[in-house]
Amino acid sequence: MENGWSCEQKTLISELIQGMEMAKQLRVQLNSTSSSTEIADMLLQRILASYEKALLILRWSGSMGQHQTLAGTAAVPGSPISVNGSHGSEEFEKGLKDHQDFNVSKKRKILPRWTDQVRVSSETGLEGPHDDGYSWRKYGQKDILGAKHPRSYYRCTFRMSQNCWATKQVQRSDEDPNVFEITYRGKHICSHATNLVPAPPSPEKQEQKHNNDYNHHHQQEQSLDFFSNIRSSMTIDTHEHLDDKEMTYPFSFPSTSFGCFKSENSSFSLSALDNNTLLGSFSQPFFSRATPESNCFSADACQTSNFRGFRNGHHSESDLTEIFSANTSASSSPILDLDFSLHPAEFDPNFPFDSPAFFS
DNA sequence: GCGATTTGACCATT
DNA sequence: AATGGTCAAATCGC
Repeated sequence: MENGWSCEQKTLISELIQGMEMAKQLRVQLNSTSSSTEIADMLLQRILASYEKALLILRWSGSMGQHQTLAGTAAVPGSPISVNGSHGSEEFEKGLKDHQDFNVSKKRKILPRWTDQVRVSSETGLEGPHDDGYSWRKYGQKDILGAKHPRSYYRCTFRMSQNCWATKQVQRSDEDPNVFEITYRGKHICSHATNLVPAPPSPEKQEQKHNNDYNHHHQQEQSLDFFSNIRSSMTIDTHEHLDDKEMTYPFSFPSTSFGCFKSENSSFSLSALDNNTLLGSFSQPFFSRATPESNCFSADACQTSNFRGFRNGHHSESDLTEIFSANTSASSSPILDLDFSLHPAEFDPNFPFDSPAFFS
């Protein structure tokens, strides 16, 4: 890597610049016609802002060298500052603090985490937990204190080739040996899911389970259902951050409608998040989840807010690199899987969300 | 030979 | 210091 840039990064930058230029041209076109609407204009502003920020992030990360760049260990796809929402602020502050000295842990990243319990019946002949559709590679096993059975550690086979940082832990239940408790961490960005069997249940799928609603054949439907269903009763296993609180956070959505998400195409419109008042009204846990499966939620506004709303002096270049690299690594996805939590304490109260400049 | 698994060691966290 | 999570060398299996 020369000057901290890989070939892929250069290409990515080139693509981003190209996209931004096209958006600018589109803006000129819109401005020259009477058909220009406020919404279109706003969307354009958002597109441009996204490009600019992506470029900024890239440049930042590139300048930090390999260990902090997109492909580095810090670049954990799907890694939120806190997906769990319980201690987003503390986690984030801590992360920032950690980065202020250079002896930063590269090992334990805060990843979205949820559990699934898989019952294995003798009739099925299955010896272990069912194949969840992804390709896993075992990398460790550990006896756990107080547990009768060892815990196995798996990571995505394509961690290296596709920078897919999903992992799972499998532990046989003490109470019922036929039950395997599988804890998934991180989200797959690899494209090797077999789809022969249901993919590992993300929290939203767990929700779907709760609703006995597995029959969504279209991704859009899933996406819509995600937002409509999730509001009701979803809880996410958040032990990582709940160990000290002993509680789970149900999703709670404001009544502000997810109708906004009924975009006309298959992907969700960012417009639902364009509304910064809406952003502000989301409860913290809402931002704690995003889903690669449904591709339905972009934390764009969240990202932007966090990016621009950092309090002065609390971030360093490496901080931002790590924060954003988590998602830029999955650049093919429309999702910025930056689902770290928003916490009121993280916002600069004076940050001009209402300002048009925010989106420019 | 290559990829997957095993397993002891190492490291971070608490 | 105890524990959990990950690494990496050794081993296994195809």
